Amino acid sequence: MELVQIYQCFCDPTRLRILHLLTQTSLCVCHFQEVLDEPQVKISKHLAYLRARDLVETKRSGNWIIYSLPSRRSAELELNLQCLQDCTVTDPVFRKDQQRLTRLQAKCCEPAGVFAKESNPFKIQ
Amino acid sequence: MELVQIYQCFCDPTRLRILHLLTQTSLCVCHFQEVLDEPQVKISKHLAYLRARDLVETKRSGNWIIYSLPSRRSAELELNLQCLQDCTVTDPVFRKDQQRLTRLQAKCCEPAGVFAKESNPFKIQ
DNA sequence: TGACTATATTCCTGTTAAAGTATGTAGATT
DNA sequence: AATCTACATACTTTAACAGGAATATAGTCA
Repeated sequence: MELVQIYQCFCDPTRLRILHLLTQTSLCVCHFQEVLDEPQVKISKHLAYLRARDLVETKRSGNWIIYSLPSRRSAELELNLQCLQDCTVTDPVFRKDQQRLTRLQAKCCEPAGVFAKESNPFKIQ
Repeated sequence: MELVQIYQCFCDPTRLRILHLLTQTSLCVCHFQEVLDEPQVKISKHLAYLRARDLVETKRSGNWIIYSLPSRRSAELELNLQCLQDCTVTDPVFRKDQQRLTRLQAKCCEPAGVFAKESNPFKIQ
């Protein structure tokens, strides 16, 4: 039952928040840190957990490791990600994360932004 | 995040099979035993786990304790139960459970069935 | 090469949980 | 009252996991 693995990944609040962000955009670890306001080791280990169970994929770009949802997803995963998105709409935690992500994207992509150059994770995808 | 509790309940195969059956009908512990072919203590403890997190409700009827999904469900739970049902359609384990449940219901409800009397859990609901 | 940045891994600790064995309990039956 | 049936709980063992602190590594830049 592949389903169980999906739910194991879903059953931690930090991982849920990570997955919620990934339904919006790919992200590198430091941006997860910033949006979720959690220590690097915590983020990194939850990402490793998700990666070991094929819920995320990685791509290196210079010093960054860009995390994204798998390009090819099983029907079960697709359904559950959609369901998760429906559930996050009303929850304050997810909404706040969403706002912080939007602000981070704006900051990084404005002309004088910290990551305004070619190395901007939001532009790599 | 109530969502996490839902996923914690969903992240064990036995509990998933229990919940899948409950989306079809209410059941007593001995019927879970029969359909899932698992020891009583295992079923009982997983039901206690679900009950402690408000994923199932109980009703006593003589010697039986009838388990069912909560009559009032949060939007999150409703969405995830629906998603679970969608995911179970293709999985062989759930399909087999479904068949065993159907056979059990038939056996219990035929005129000379073991539980053909007023005490039939399938008739209490 | 050496320093720096972003990220991963190892080690440790406490917590949760899964499964089995044995035992307890509430209600029904005799 | 004694027994039976259906179910629950306590206890034990083992494993998984979460979090923090410290350390390692891979790529970049001067």
